[in-house]
Amino acid sequence: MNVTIREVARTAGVAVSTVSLVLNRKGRVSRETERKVLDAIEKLHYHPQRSARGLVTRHSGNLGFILSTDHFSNAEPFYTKIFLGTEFEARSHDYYVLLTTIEQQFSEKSIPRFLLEKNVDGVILAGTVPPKILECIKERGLPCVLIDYFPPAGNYSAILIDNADGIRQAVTHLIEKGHRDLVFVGGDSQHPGMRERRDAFRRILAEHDLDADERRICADSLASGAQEGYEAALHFLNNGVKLTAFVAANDAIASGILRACRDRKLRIPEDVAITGFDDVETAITARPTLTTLHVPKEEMGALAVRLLAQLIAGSASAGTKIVVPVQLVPREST
Amino acid sequence: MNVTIREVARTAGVAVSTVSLVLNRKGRVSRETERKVLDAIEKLHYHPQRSARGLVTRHSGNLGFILSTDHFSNAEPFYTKIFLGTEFEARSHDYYVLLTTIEQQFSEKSIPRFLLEKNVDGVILAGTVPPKILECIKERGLPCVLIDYFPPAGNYSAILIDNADGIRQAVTHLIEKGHRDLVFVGGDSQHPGMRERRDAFRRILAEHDLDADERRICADSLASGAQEGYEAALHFLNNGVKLTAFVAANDAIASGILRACRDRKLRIPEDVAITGFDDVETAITARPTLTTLHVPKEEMGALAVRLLAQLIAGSASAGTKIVVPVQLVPREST
DNA sequence: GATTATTGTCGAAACGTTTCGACACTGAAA
DNA sequence: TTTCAGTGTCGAAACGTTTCGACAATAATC
Repeated sequence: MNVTIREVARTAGVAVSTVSLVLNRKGRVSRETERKVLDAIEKLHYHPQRSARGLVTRHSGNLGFILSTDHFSNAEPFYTKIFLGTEFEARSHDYYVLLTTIEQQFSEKSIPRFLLEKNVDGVILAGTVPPKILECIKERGLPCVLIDYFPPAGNYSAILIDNADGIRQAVTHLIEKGHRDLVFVGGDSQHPGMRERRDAFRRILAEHDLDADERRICADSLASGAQEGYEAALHFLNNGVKLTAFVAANDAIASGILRACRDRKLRIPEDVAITGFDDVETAITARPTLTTLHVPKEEMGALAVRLLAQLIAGSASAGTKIVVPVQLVPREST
Repeated sequence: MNVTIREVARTAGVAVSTVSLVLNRKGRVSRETERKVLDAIEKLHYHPQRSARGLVTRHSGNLGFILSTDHFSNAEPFYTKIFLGTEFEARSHDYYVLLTTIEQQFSEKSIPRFLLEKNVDGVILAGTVPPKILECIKERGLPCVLIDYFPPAGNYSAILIDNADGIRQAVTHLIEKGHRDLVFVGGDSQHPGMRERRDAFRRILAEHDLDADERRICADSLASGAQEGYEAALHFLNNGVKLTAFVAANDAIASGILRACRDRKLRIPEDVAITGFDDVETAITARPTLTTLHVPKEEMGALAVRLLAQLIAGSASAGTKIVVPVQLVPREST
């Protein structure tokens, strides 16, 4: 029923170990026996079995993908796009991707099963993840790549977004459109990426000699959703801050700002302009459509897989960071 | 370094096989030894290794997901949504999902690696797939579930869309809006689902004593994209077919029709109404937004996993079919 | 008290690979 | 001729589990 390496050996008239040698192109095998073995393999339709091979080589042929639960169940397909990017790329590296999610409050009890079962050769982590999981992975000696997150301490390989340049593009774009009074609405300041966006805003405004007062920056909310954007916008408008443009830290926030402006009967983009960040579905479905910064999500996933594969093979060194560029997409909101 | 079942046995002062028994809750183990074993496991942080277990049980703990290459690379995230649905559901069944794509012209050479390596316990196939791959799976004795496809012959388990009812909802909706002269634009008639939509259109119009002449149905294109919709719409308009509403077999076709109508300076929905099918991104991003039939894509993926898990466990019988309902979403195009 | 079931435990054999050291050749160097 | 390096092949051990039959020890039946 089940054709094994033993049968191949018997058919070819050689030892099991010899078959293994030609299978793995290791050691020296004569032209002639190689022929015999290959013929037997062909004839019997033999293919080595993953679990048997994995048992001895300690390689599973799988990569793990870890995402925090709220990122996965989040309606915005930001991280799922990244995940699909890894799936696509993994195929050309002969890996399969195992997806799991973890709670933000991570405990010993909830270690991803693929780690416990030693069922992955490396791990990709997307978005904010608890530091404990990183220790967990390090303990097991697995290489890993972070995406869109970099923890306060430690030397990790990561795929990062060029947040500063994105904000620069947005601000420059607004300045070109004649805006001088900008405000910034940020998100979860725990997230280093979000902080980068906020800091870049401050810095770039200063570079252009524009007012970058603290009161023009609202970035202390814990979440980064439409609701926070809505409230922050109202805060600015109610306090009479002089402004003609909002720079939002992401598209969800921007859509909240949009709603607030509509409630206040402000015309967009005539009265106020708004820019988002990420270029997710929201940006296109919003009315008016959002000018935003396109982040190449699938590509980031693909890059992560490529880097991870190199780390596993030992052809890249841990700590490599790749920063992907973003691209301004002008739409109706500016 | 690597903690094995043997160490657990030693620490607990029992035989290896006994540890295995408590691990798998098989056979009878006394309360007392169970305690000892569990304590040892806890103390050593032991967890059985997947590949070792898989080698003997012949179970991998993985499900395969097969998609045709063009469906995956297709911009429309119809099938990727389904895939994400399987990922989500798989987690609660303790399975991981391995994704692969196959070419439509399938050969012996390109059998998915996870089949060759015996690395999956069951397979999900989404969309049109070559019949040969189905044989391939059957040969290996693996249970499988089809999604949104049913081959001409054979008795398969499948998750299907209630296409007839969807078209019924669309037509009824249009009739309520006062339309009497409807035409249908179909897609790839190789696909059974597409044929169902076309046949349903014909039948339901007849039920309402409306003109369901063959000349009101355009369904012989090979593809099912915007371009085909565009051309079909022009065909109807140029030939002076009397019509006030288009029923499209999917959203891509509908968006093509939309464009044709715009080119002809027809107002939507005043001059002509249009309905789509599937409710993918196109439907929301189109201008005007598309009235369409919402298909619960993630849910279909989840249902497939649930059914496949039951098939593997032997608690469902092969040949089970599940038809999921669709829901009309009225938007600007009608 | 002898027989038979039942219960709990165990040792050993499998599962299908890879890898390592041994070994017999061959031909070249001493 | 003896020694040595290199080549090709092999047998056996290992990888970490599960499972099966054997076997005491205990409990139930006659």
